[in-house]
Amino acid sequence: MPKKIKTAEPVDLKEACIQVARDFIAEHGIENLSLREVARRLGVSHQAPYRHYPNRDHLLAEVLRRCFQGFAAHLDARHRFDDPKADLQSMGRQYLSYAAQHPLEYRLMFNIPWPQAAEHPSLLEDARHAFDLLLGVLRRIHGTHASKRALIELDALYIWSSMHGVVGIMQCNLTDRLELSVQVTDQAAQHVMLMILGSIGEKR
Amino acid sequence: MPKKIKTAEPVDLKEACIQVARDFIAEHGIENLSLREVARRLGVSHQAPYRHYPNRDHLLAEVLRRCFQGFAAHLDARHRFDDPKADLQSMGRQYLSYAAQHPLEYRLMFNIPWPQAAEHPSLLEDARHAFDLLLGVLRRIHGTHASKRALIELDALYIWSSMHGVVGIMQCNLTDRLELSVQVTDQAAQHVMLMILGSIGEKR
DNA sequence: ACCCGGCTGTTGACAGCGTCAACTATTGTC
DNA sequence: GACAATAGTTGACGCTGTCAACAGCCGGGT
Repeated sequence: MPKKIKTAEPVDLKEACIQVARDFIAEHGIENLSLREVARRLGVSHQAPYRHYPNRDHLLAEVLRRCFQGFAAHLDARHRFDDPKADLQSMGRQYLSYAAQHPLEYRLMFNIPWPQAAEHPSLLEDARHAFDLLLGVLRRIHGTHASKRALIELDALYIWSSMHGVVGIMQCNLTDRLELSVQVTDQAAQHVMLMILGSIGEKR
Repeated sequence: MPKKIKTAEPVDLKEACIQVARDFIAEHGIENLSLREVARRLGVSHQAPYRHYPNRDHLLAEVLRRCFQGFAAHLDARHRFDDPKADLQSMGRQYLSYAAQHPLEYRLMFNIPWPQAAEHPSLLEDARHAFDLLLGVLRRIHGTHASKRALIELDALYIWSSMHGVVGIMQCNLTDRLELSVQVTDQAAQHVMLMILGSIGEKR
């Protein structure tokens, strides 16, 4: 057997694992991902990944981080508007388009029990950064006065909840399943965004 | 070995499997559930459940049905109010209390990819029944005229989305994780319900 | 020049899982 | 009493994550 050409993959195995895992998840979902499959795809022994990750969850946490970074970048790449409410709506659309384009990564981030979060502080940081984007827009709506802080956070949670909820409903084709008359896919999302915009920053 | 006392468990194994699985899930979550564990707890061979369920998913679907039935019953057991909006709020509180009391069953119903839904029509029926409870309250708000049907369904999806979202956020202790200033647990839920009530049935 | 310890990767094992196949025991029917 | 159906058992397979032991490489200290 010929000697392994070491420099063929300058990016080390650690990074390659993440990439392969991400690709696999994007294609087949996380439920079918196994470390052994990752190793197989890299043409490497089933234990090689364990040199870099103590266990499956640690690899998963790293993958999650990349997803959150990509997610935040996607939100950041929205069309900007001077009117903060228009900007919020734009961000909402971007949120939906991310979920539509990366359904399995979205599920990984928001629908799957995270690997012991306490053990992965950097994961939290990246998640927090995505959340901060939403907080930022709300600060433009409510103002940055300290007294508004709680309100801003509550609004953020509300918006996020609603958007997340509607994505979940869209992703599992509830229209068919629950025999609704409406065509959910766009209409429900639109409706939810309208409800949100109608109730944010009003007389309160 | 003494002969198995057959009549000790008049309820057959099929039903017993469901019960044991439910108990296990309520305690340890679905991720750790295995058919073999169910069999073990029933003091029966690892293949016995397969006499009654072609595979794991079919047992799961049956468990899921029971959860939805319990969930619908919980919503139904709310305090009733003549004012439909107050009734909606009461239902919202009941939704939250169910999620708080049965977090793992809640997760099973709403946060886990369902077993091939098309193959389990009766599961859909039970889920639909729970959803109907929400539609019922909204009909009292919007009226039953056919022209309101789409609006009612969209509102239902919106409400459900938001409530589901806030539960998800509460369940993963995001307050700590995202270092928010607000104490989410009650406040966020309250806030979301206020936002919902404020935007339902208004000038539209 | 030599050895040695630390990375990185390999091989082999183990237990647990879902599932298939073959077997056995029990039971109700002709 | 024979027989077929039904319920449950046993054993195997391939998959998984993980542990333990081993092999090659490479840099540093002597």
